[in-house]
Amino acid sequence: MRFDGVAFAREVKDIVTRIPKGKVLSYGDVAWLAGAPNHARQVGKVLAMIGKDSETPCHRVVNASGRCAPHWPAQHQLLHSEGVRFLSSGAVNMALCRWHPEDDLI
DNA sequence: ACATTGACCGGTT
DNA sequence: AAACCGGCCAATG
Repeated sequence: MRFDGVAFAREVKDIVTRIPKGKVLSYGDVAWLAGAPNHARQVGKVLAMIGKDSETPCHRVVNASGRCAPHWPAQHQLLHSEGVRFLSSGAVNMALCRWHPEDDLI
């Protein structure tokens, strides 16, 4: 089955849009939720295409260690103003702020 | 068909 | 903490 970039991009957008304020997901998490494990890099590509000015809150996506996008330092401030907690290392406190979708059903 | 490039990930020095 | 490494995979030249 060939990779469908369009459907994938749609999934990614849907998922990212659902991330609650004050929570974050990693690229790998988004890929997994989109039904495409091991496609973290493609998630980054989609977000790059979307752009930070769109409806989609791309700033709620960081890498697995909680670091912000390399070329987008302002992401840190955006998240901080939403209440996301950071570690002294400057990375997001993933243990605290990682979004678990199933939590919203309870 | 082959090489390089990433908003990546996990593990090992 | 930081550098390094191998794995990953669509996109691009």
